[in-house]
Amino acid sequence: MPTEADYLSRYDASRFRAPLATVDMAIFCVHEDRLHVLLVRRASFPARGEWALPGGFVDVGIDPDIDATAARKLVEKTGVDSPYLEQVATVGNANRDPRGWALTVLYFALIDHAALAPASAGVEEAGWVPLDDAMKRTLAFDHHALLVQATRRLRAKARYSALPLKLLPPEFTLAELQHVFELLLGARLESKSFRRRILSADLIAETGRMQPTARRPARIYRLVSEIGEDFTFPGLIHTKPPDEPA
Amino acid sequence: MPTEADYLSRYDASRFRAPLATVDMAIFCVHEDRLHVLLVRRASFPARGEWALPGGFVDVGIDPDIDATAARKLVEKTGVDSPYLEQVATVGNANRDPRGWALTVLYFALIDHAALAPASAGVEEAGWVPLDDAMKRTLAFDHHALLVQATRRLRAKARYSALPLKLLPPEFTLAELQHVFELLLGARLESKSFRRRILSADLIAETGRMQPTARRPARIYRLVSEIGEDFTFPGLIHTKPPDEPA
DNA sequence: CAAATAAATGGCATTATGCCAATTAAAGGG
DNA sequence: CCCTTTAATTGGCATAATGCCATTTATTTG
Repeated sequence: MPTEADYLSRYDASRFRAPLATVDMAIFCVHEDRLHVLLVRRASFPARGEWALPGGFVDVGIDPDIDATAARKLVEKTGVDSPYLEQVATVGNANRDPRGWALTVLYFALIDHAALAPASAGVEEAGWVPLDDAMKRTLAFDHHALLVQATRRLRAKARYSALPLKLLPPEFTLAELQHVFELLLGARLESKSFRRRILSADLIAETGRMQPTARRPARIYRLVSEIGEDFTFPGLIHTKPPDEPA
Repeated sequence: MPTEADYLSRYDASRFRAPLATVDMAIFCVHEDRLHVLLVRRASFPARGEWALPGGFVDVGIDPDIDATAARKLVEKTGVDSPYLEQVATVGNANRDPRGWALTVLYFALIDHAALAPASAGVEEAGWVPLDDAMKRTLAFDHHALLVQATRRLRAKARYSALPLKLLPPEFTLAELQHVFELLLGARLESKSFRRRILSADLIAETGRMQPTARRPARIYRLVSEIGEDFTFPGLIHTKPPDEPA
């Protein structure tokens, strides 16, 4: 009777056709009052020359785990090493890649635009594209659908979590924070309610310093409690009708 | 200059070491006032003879996409063909499987125990195990961690979605529904509040019929609006301290 | 027919929220 | 230095939600 060791010594993984395994990521940041996503232009086949989400193959020789693959890609493209990184979903089917049955683990990352390395390293062309524009472009493979999925997740989380904090620098004012929420939710928020809720969540605290703005200076806050992947808090969804110009 | 067609005609996926790709699932049901999960005993190496979550390799020849792999496994094990099926996460690393770098897409499924096929088909030993017991058992690979993850997701969703409905038959009473929520949340709910909320969500409606119970008969409800994967509604998290015996 | 039990509802007191106006702190121009 | 403008921040309810608990209702059973 064979043992497990016997079995393993004879096991040859290459006998079975396994799907191609990749990671793709939607890396978001806020810049000039707009949500941007990082796109790269593919340097090689397939889909050479087309715009795509950054990503690549899982390297079983280098990556200890799948999050490491994602983190590796992220550093390669942005130079940011500790962003907010969250798995969105895994998509796999026979048609999405001409090379064969392909499985991709989709992530999204949130980074503070200010923390970006001076130039995105690498020889490929890469750039921050306003999300609206990115959605209109033709993207390689099924990356348009992936981007839609990642965006939907991000927006959904803005409704019940404090995730948007990760798009800001470590210190920020409440007005800035509210602004990011408004960008993501596509609606204006009532500032009294917004403040009440975000403060009562005990996630952020005053630094004691003020930010000299053009007008009355704003208090500077910082995150005091780490945001877990599934931290939630009651709705920030209460919106205010958009201001009509006078 | 080569074209994409040239490139693809020469492309040989087997030149690269790809991870093993599998699907694993935590299939839950409620039976006799307890949450159960389906476990199977592995018939072959590796981990032969150990209990595990049902699952298996993605078959690039058969499965059009990854959800199909999951659905296929589910039917094989339970005979239930249209349960609630949701992707939880993807776990991949070098150590979880002795055969090599392995990537698994974890799903959870919710089924109504009454809808089960008379006997779970297949030659393997399989059985419904109360979740508490399953958590204490030694499971193959990293299936314990996967089960924890799936359970956490299920419980979290019980706080802000109507998912637990999927553990009940198509028609049910509010008391039954409340009971399932209580099982998942591990707390007693205040019935007036529970009813108010679940009814105001317009998810369920009376059938008009009554269920003859041992006492006052209960109204029978049914689902009238499909539950999307990311449907949420305000908290059912308001709990009542457990009753102390008199 | 009364007792027991679980379903279902009534009725506030208490909290949360939405709304909007009032205050406050600078900057800039007379 | 005072007045105007603008944005940050706060005050103060009216209204809507929720938690709590007692009451009422429909059946079965002794």
